[in-house]
Amino acid sequence: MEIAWDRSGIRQRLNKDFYLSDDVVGLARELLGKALCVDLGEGLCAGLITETEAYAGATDRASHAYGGRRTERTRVMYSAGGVAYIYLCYGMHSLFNVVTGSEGTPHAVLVRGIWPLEGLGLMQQRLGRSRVEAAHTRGPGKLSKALGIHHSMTGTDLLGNRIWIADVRVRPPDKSVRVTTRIGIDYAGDDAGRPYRFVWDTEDQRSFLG
DNA sequence: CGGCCGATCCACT
DNA sequence: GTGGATCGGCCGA
Repeated sequence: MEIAWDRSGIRQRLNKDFYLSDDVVGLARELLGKALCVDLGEGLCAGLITETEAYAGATDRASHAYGGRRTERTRVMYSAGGVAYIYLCYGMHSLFNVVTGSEGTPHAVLVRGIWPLEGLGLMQQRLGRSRVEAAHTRGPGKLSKALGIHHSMTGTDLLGNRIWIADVRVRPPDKSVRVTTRIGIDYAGDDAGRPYRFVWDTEDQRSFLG
């Protein structure tokens, strides 16, 4: 089955204006189907974003910036939208977030899964597998490993030439998107119950993409 | 400076 | 479904 995505769009970065929206939950939804692209000099790797979570900055107890907290780690979250916030989780996983909103507003979207599109050979190599499938790039730690994203890259400009997000004319229909609570944030009190996670249904991905 | 623990993953049962 | 791996950020002393 032919994969229905527009390969010619892969170098066309999303505009700065896209990232500057203060509607971080809306952006988390809009990022589904966009292509997360990485080129570290070894070749282009890209995957369609299939799962996201919104972190609503200073008012969200699940956010690292809750209460307006500024530390060396969270400093980048206060940038104007369009840079990467990447941090180390559990001592071994680099988790990739898109900083969004206007400057001073520490909103971010965690990318939790991708559908592998480009650079499959490189992903295989990084993952130590003989072939790569969607299951191997679903999970925030796994997708970073596949794409070569490391927490030392936090602050990377998403309009630059190392990490960017492209519109490749894919948009999962609402009926294929499940909206749920976020994962692993039980400590966040009432905010743990907010519907801030967006998941492109796995079966629907298959029927849409092959 | 010490201790706790996390926006996870995998192997094993 | 449980536990171990593994380490930087954060907070309190």
